[in-house]
Amino acid sequence: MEGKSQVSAEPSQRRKPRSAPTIYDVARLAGVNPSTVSRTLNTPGRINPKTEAKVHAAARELRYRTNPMARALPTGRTETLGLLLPDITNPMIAGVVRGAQSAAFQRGYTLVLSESQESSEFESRAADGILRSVDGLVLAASRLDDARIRELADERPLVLINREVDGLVSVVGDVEPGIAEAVAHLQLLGHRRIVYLSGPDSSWMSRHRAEVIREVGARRNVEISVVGPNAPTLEAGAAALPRLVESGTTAVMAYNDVMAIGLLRAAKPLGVDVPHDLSIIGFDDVFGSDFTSPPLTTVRMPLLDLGDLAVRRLLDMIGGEAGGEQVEPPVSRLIVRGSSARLRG
Amino acid sequence: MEGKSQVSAEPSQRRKPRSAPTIYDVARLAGVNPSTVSRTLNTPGRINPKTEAKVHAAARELRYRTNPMARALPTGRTETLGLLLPDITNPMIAGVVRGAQSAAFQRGYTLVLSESQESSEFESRAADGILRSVDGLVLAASRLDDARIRELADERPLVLINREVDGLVSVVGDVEPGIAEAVAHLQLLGHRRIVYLSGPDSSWMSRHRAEVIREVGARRNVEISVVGPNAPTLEAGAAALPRLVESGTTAVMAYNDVMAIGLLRAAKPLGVDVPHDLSIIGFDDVFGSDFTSPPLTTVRMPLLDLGDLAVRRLLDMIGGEAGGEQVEPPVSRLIVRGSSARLRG
DNA sequence: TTGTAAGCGTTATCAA
DNA sequence: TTGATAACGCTTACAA
Repeated sequence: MEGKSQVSAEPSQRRKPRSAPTIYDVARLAGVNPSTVSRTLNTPGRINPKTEAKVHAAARELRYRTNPMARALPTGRTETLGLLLPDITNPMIAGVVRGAQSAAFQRGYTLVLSESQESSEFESRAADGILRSVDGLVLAASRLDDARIRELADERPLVLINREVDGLVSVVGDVEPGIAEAVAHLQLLGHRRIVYLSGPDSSWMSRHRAEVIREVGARRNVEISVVGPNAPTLEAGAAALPRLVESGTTAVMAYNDVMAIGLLRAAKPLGVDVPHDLSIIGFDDVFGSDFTSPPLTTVRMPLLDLGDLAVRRLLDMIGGEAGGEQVEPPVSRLIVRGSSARLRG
Repeated sequence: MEGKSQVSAEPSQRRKPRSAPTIYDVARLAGVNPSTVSRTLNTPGRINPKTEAKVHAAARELRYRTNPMARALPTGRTETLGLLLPDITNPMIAGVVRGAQSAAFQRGYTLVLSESQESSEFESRAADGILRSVDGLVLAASRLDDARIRELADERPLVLINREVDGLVSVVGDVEPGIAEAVAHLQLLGHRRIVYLSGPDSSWMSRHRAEVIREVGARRNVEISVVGPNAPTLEAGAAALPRLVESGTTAVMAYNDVMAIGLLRAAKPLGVDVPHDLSIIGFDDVFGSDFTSPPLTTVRMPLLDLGDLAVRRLLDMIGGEAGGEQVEPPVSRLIVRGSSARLRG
């Protein structure tokens, strides 16, 4: 265990040739029929306590573990759910995963994730890779097009998060309250025009936010303009600043916190004072959004609930549990921090 | 598509009763034997081009997709690799995932992830959940104890990342260079004593860093003391500050950036000037570590390479590819930013 | 080159 | 309550 570490291996390690024990092995040891072993393990109670004990003892001794693939063949069920993520580096995704994970675990399902580096091609391949091995699929902020999503939904129960496709089940946080608060907040601070710095065109959520911001703006008599599309990155956020400054913008809502932070950090070097020259509001309240100076004002969505809800809806569709308890969809709200203020002078 | 969104569903959506097409369906349509279909799909070339064409046509028409569970039964292989993560919110993990993902994809394997919320119990259950459905397992910064890890390694080929267990294969970035740079850096700035703010006891990596820091300190004649264990959180980092200040500490290396940031942000309210009263160095260079003021000095590890390397080692063990090209293990280095400096006065 | 048939480890249906 | 036995969808000798 030196400071000098490396790729280490005991060459001795090799797959043991003995393959895993089956119910046949257990049956032989317990002196019963294989089907009895299966029953014992799956229908506890309906078995003679004595045989039950024998079977369990034998199973323990052999360290028997049921082979999920073999089980899935006759039953068609894997007790596994898949969650597809476009981008694991996006801190907003963590809450969704956590929520989904615990909802699945609670009901005895295993959740497997797959991330696709923001690429719809990878996402498509990943979907193919796990589709047939799961009982259902959750697509979070999917980058796939509607047709492809329908194809997948045709093969397995499927729930969308933060995305809508006609005829499919989706769980979308209600962005309206947070956006309404944000627009009102900016208006109160004296801003007459708000720029929405949009994300990628492939992001349904970016388009959705644009629409809602427009609606709210119209309702409250605030002028809204959209600048974009942009990549959802620090760099793209930073790159947008000059254009905004030139056009005399005083208030920006960015598609997400990452872009907002990019914008914010580009400001000081260019002599733009945030928030006194320019107010900035993000979305998501990601990790790090309150580290900046000034800390970022942002619209937060309770992400845990989204993941949890999506999995519960999915399990309802699969038809396992009772389900159906209609739950309130998550609601966004504005977190006011330092990046929004009244204009100087 | 109103601003008001919600949990939406077309009640019409229900599992279609027709089950997926099998090779039997394809065979019937193509007018050949099922085994021919199997061969066509798996051993291209060794088949009469005409039948091959017929089979492909039939498969396409039926939208046939091979059932991975049924295939796994006779072959014992799933073409799937599992990656277990302790904590998806830890931004350092993203690089590992990306690296592992592309290494796996490149070789035709699907990578499935499972995260365990820093809980060894969840991690254990997750491992059980996917163990039998994957051809091999990568454990990143595992929280499991050695015995449990050995158990898993006994059932499937397994590679560890940032963790060592006797007799098992592991991929560990070389932390020594970065730590040596960090200690030298602090020494040059006039610090005579360095506190290592340790992470949880269950983290092998925290213990490993402590050891290497001690070694480097001894070598360079810098006094090292350890404060901890601590949870790897913002809160725990912040909570440690008073103790450090009381003991007259001038330089801290924290187990990770999250703790370091917690510490750093607690400083200003307590009237501690970072870096002039206290220098802080973190580990990992996570997203957001340069948003703080001052931005965090940190030891960075090339994480992409760790994931990539782990998967390649794993595939070697599985015996699929040629493999074996010995690769340099990733090496850490110091990123000097604003949170470290000479003492005031 | 293609067909036949056995087997992979379970569950499920029927009898006993 | 338990034992036989036929699926489940695929691969793979072995034959033809």
